[in-house]
Amino acid sequence: MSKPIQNRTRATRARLIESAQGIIAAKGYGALRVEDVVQTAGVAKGTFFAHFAGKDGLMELMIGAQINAFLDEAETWPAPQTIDDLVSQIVPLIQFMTSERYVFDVILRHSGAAAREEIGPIAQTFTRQVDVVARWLSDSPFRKDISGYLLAEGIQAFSVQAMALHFCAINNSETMEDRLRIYLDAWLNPRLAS
Amino acid sequence: MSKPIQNRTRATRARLIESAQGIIAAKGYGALRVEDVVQTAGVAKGTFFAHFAGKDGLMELMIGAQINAFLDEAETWPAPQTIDDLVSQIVPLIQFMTSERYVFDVILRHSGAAAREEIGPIAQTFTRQVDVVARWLSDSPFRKDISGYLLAEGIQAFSVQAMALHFCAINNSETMEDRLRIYLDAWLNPRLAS
DNA sequence: TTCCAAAATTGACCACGGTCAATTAATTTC
DNA sequence: GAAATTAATTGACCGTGGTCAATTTTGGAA
Repeated sequence: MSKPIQNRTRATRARLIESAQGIIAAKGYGALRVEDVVQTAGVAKGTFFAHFAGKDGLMELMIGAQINAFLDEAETWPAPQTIDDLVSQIVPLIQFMTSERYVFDVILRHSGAAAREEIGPIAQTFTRQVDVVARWLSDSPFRKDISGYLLAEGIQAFSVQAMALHFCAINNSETMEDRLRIYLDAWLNPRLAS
Repeated sequence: MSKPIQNRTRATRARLIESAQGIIAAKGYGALRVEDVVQTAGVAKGTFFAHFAGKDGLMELMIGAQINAFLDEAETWPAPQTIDDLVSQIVPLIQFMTSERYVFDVILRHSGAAAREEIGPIAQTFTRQVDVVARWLSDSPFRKDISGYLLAEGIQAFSVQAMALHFCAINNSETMEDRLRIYLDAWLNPRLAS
């Protein structure tokens, strides 16, 4: 599965992924059905499950790839010097993550949670995001009393919070972006010690 | 549904809930099957869905009730004066929330997310927890540069982060409690302004 | 008491993710 | 190149959540 031995295997897997990408592009992540994927790919249902760890496994790959694309770009950006800049640099990613309720659910379900031993694709991107943001922070004018790594973890926690509230009916008076700005200002620029 | 008109309705609903409670007590939340619930309750499957918004709706009620029980007790506790106290007062709740992977998933899925217009039971408990913790903080020696409400929201965000990492294979070197302590110390006791 | 409209209940049926023994294809051995 | 071995694929089948037209029960109007 991780190391296809036959060419046939790689070809089948590629067809399945291509098929899935087509369906997602056309109808969105939440509308993807395994039966549709295998039908478009021209294989039997069982083949799908021989290639991926279920529908969720495929989703991890697809969504994880998308998040990594965002992080690839984020990595090239300069260290943000203001909260506003930081928020602007995070927003594209969290906008993708909240583009569909289903996508956010999948991400949450796998964010800190490798199924078994090895860490899954989405959990990897969360680790990577902390690294990317920590690197930014090493060259940013925010609080220095704790490590950039810890700061980055906090940013992630607040991002998740902002995204979760975004889907809450009662909390739509502020935009996700505004809410995140408030959180991160409080987190990165504390005015006074206790 | 919200206002049972007939006694029969209330009785049926009570039997369904009782049945569900029995199954959960015996086998855990994740092992609950709707078919088992209706069989034990002695009603048809369709009846279940006439009484609850699906399996998830029932779970929201059951888990929400449990969380509320924890908050009932938490409300009677004094304002924590140290991070350790605060963590100790939060830990019982997050221990329940992480008692089963399935429970945590359900909670995440509904934490900030009312299905439609009205806010769901679990989302309500999240709002309530912020209130309870904010009240604690009004009488605690932590940072005062931001509102207790915002502080409480942050505590919630960090709690979720700690819980999520708890289920991650790669992150089990520290306990959930230790991780939370580190987060909350950084959040509530910033040493220096930027 | 009889009849009616609304409410509650039923259970056959569907959707969809997932399984696995059996079959077919590829690779290795001699 | 035939036989044996390993890998990939198949599709009938299952579990489980959810739907809905048909049926039964209920409370009240006449």
